[in-house]
Amino acid sequence: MEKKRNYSKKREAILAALRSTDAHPTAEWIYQTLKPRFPDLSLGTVYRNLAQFREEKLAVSVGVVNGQERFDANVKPHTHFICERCGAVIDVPGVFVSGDMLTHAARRCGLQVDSCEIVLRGLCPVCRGRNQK
Amino acid sequence: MEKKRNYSKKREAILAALRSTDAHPTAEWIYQTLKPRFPDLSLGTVYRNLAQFREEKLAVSVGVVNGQERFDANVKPHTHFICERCGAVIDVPGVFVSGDMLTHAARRCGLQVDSCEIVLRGLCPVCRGRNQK
DNA sequence: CTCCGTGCAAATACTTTGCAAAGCG
DNA sequence: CGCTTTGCAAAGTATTTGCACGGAG
Repeated sequence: MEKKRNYSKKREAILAALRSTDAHPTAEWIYQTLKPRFPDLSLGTVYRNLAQFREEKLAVSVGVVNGQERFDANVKPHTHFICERCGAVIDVPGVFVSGDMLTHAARRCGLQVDSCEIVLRGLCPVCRGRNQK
Repeated sequence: MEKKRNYSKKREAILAALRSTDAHPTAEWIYQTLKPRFPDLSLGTVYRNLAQFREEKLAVSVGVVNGQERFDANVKPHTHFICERCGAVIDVPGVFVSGDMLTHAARRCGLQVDSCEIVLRGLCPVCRGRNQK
């Protein structure tokens, strides 16, 4: 279980880019963002590193929104809001499921629950305004 | 708001197939299931009808699991458990988010919340057993 | 006859992968 | 130098779409 020698400048930059935003970006976004600084960066590398981050639990997937996977460097469980109009993914503090309920439900169904995620859907502030026109 | 003339035997069969199971099937599963009875059914038709069901709110998407979208004819909001090993999607009764919390969080963030979904992840009973070997 | 729904196949969109070359220690 | 990471392009998978045909009213 010793640590692997997994380091590279690009890997670091990809993780930094992911951590630099709370927009829960796509692989493509990270690629475009880093491209100016690393002109020879390739999309495959972004995907490979994201997959690795996920294994190492340095990042998680928020799910697929409009056909593209969204990533999050915030590994602590928290609630997300997804705008059904523009696809924005926004962190929502203060919405929880009681641990008791989880434990209870798990027991009842024989499930081993490792994580719990809440997703709200609706209109984000921007789209809300735009819709009223 | 008058009803469209959207009827066909296949359309009905697709909806029935979706309603006949609680396994939250993929488009492919529905296709394979119906193929014996409708030898000339095409996958495109399944996709088209599923998309239409979603618009008409006869079905919802549970999300993408292992690259495939999972559908559910149970439109009422309820909690899902996703097995991280085999990808099974299972209904879980009795886990809720308090409506107060939702309203509160929505106000605070200026969000218009239309729906709320809880997803648990872990190992299903089958995979749990298989893992202990 | 006029539409709507469909089969079929081609097109899309996103992600993964094989392989040779470059990079790190 | 040995092993890891990457670029590139090809492959893979899931889903969508264009078009002409077939069935219902």
